[in-house]
Parts: sequence; structure tokens; C-alpha cells
Amino acid sequence: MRYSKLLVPTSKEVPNDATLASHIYLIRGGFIQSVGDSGLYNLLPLGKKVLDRVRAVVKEELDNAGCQEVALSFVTPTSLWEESGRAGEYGKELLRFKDRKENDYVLSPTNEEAMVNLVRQTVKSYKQLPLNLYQINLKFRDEIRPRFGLMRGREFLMKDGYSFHISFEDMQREFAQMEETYKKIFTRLGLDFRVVQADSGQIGGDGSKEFMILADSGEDDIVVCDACDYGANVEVAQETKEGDLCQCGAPLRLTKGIEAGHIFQLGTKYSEPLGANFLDENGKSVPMVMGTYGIGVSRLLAGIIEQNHDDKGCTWTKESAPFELEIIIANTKNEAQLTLGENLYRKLGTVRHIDVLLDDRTKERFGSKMKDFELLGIPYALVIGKGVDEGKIELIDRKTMEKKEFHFDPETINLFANYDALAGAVYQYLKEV
RNA sequence: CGGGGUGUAGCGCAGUCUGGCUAGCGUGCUAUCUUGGGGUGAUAGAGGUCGCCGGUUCAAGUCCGGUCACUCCGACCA
Repeated sequence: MRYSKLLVPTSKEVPNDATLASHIYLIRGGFIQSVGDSGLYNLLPLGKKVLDRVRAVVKEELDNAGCQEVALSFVTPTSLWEESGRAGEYGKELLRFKDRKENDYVLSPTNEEAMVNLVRQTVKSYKQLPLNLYQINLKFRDEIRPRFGLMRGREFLMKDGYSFHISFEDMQREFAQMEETYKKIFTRLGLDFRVVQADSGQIGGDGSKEFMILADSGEDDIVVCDACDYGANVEVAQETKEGDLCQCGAPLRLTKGIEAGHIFQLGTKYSEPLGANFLDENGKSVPMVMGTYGIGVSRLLAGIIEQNHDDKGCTWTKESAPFELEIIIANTKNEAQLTLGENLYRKLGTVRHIDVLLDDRTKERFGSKMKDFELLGIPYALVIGKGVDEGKIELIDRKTMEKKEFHFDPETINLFANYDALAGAVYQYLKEV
């Protein structure tokens, strides 16, 4: 991709209402755009790209764990919510409206009802179970007070999964597998997180665990043990204080987290009222036992930045970065720099399939190109600049800002094979770090 | 729901108290020149229903009444 063609409106100005690093840098880096300051956001090309990368990691790990992706309708008949009894208790957060025929609908804030509806029409026998279905699509919750950018918007991208089982034991087996799968996802995305005991809230059910991204800006108070992997939301560990002893004997610590995932052992809370029954081996009709599993995908973007930024901008992790490498041509009016930059762009991008952003802008100077690179947080920049005359280019590591030089012979670099050799050296280095 | 605040150019703001020429500033945007390794400098431009409705007045961004929206703190929720 060429920077000159990319719609990425970076800005020096901090948005009015932004206090969190993730909010500030997502706006300033041109990843997202606020829609009327009301908890709604447009994703610009770079934001969409990062979101798709995060989404791909989530999908890949779930598919590996045997889950199947579906897509439920975004608009759900209110009658389904009345069947489960949640139409009343969900309150104003549920956005309700009527169609032209005066039928009642809601915009889905979560989809237990809709998924149970799908399954009860198609699954009739114990032979079809267990089943784990998920979707990754928009949710709408009419929050009283949306804030913090993507952290708490009204419209957001969520992965919601639901599993169906013949017994409580089998559901618990799946629950444990989902916990492991979630750990893989969060680890791949480069997050520092804890799994904590949680309150099941409105969704209901018996046991639930939250996946907390550790960050001072988090809205949840949690208690964790640094010696073992015990952790709990203070909602369930109310009496616990800083320094109390864990079961393992080590002192507990109070900290803050961003709730990015939540898994529940649901039981039959929805299958019973909605009549999601199957015939067991004895021909007896019984309700399915369910689990439900959520990940706030758009919130993950915010969480990744909360943990990966500095005073200059974002420092995206490997599997979340919008590009693998940015090639910066310091001065496009310099023929030698332009030629080398274009050739390395072709060799690394087209030939070696690295996802490269080429900063080929003619009107911007070196300083602003560097500032934009730092703001966008692409892991590496290859700077093609003044050193070209002496046969020198440098690779900058965004996180450490350390530089590594690559050398070539300026007299013969324009030979086809020499471009390839230089690109190869950069490629090798990137693959090794 | 309680308490505060704000609506003026894409974004950030001044002007309103004390009514008065053609509504300004920064940034961004367009053009030309300049500069070219850390957000160059200059000149010339484009861009406005001063949130909306009504009132007072010779005259309203400014005063009065109403209304809508947004926002901050708290409560609520996850």
C-alpha cells in the first residue's frame, strides 16, 4: 500500500473528550472517526484493517477448537426476548423499534435467544450434540454513558459463542476448552491478561470467568495472586483486601483490568423457557445444557493500545499491526532514494509478500513522516534517506526506536540482483526477530 | 435520575458580561514559491443557517423565553 493513496487522517490535536491513550491514538492515528460524539464510531481503512487482523486471530483459534461460525440477523423480533423473559429485565439498554407493520424488534445486544432459536429448529437428537456455534458481528447496547472511544461504545464488534450439550459434565468440558482457547487468543495478540472469577450478571448461569487485560485505565477492580494464577473480580471477592492471603499462601494484590472476554456456564436458563429440547438415548425429551462465551473484539483494539503505546503513539503487537513494515522515502525528490525505495517496496511487498506501507508522499518532509510512523505504530520502518549515497539504509524498531543499518554498494545497487540481495537481507532480519 | 458545563469553519477555540461596520484566531485544506534527516517559511485562496424556535430592538453570535443536542462528576449497567 502507498501512503499517498491511503485515507489516514492523522492529527496532532488531542480530541476534546479523550482521556485514554487508546482513544487518543485511535483518533489521532486516523484509525477511527467519531460519529456525532455519541458512542458511535466509523472505522477508517487502517482501523478496519487492524480489526480484521484481530478478528482473524479470534476466528482461527475458535475454528481450531471445533467451533463453527454463523451469522445471526442483527435485528431480532422482540417476541424472542419475551419468551426468555429478558425483554423486561434488560431495560433501556435494549434498543427497541417497530417496523412498518408495527411489529416489535430489537437490535441485538447479545444473542442467547436468537442462537437458541436457531438450534431448537435444527437439533432434535443427542446424536447432533455437542455443538459450539459462534458469530463475530455488531452488537448494540444503548449505554447510559458511552465513553473512552472503542472501550465503551454503544455499537461494537463482539464475538459471541454458544455451546449445546447433553449433560452438565460435557458442558464443563467445553467450558474448560474455551478457557484454554481464549488464553491462546489473548496470548497471540500479545496481551498481558488474567483469568478471574466473575459475577454472571444479567446473562445468568452458575460459574463464569472473565478475561481481564491488565491496565490502570481499566474499569474493573480485580484481585490477583502473583504466585499462582488465582484471580477474581471484586464483585465476587468483596471482602478481599490488598495483602490478604491467597489459597496458595502468597499475598493478594488489587489491580484494575479491562474486561475483554467473559465465559459462562449457563445450564438450562435459556434452553428451558425457549424449549430447546432434544431426545436422549432413552427417547426422553430434555433441555440442552448450554455454555456461552464472549469476546469484545473492538474493545480488544483499545486494550491492545492501552498496553502497547508510548508518548509518541501506538506500538501494535505483531498480530495486530496494520502493516508489518513501513518503508519511508525521506525525500522523494532525490532520485536515488526514490528508486531504491520503490524497488525495495516491490521486492519486499510483491515478491516476498511482506505487508508493506510505502511512505511515498512528496509534500511531506522527513520529520512529519517519522511522526506519522511513530503515531501509527507499525512495528518497523525502513528509512531510505541521506545514507543512500554512502550505501546505507536503516531499519527502526518502533518499540525500542533502535536502529539497524543495512549496507550495499551504491555504484551497483541498481543491478536487478542487488536489489534482491538487499531486500533479502532485510527480509531475513525481520523473520528472525 | 441528581449536580455542573458546552453548542460559532473539517478539528480545537476566542468573541456573548457591556447589542453596532464585511464574525475572528490556531490547525487542517487548495495554489504558487521556498525548504528538504525530526511536524520548514512566505504569499494568495476556499470553507459559516453563530444548535433550533420565538420574542425585545433601528440593529441580536451577544439580551429575554422556550426547546434540542452533546459533555463532565455521581448513581445505574457490563
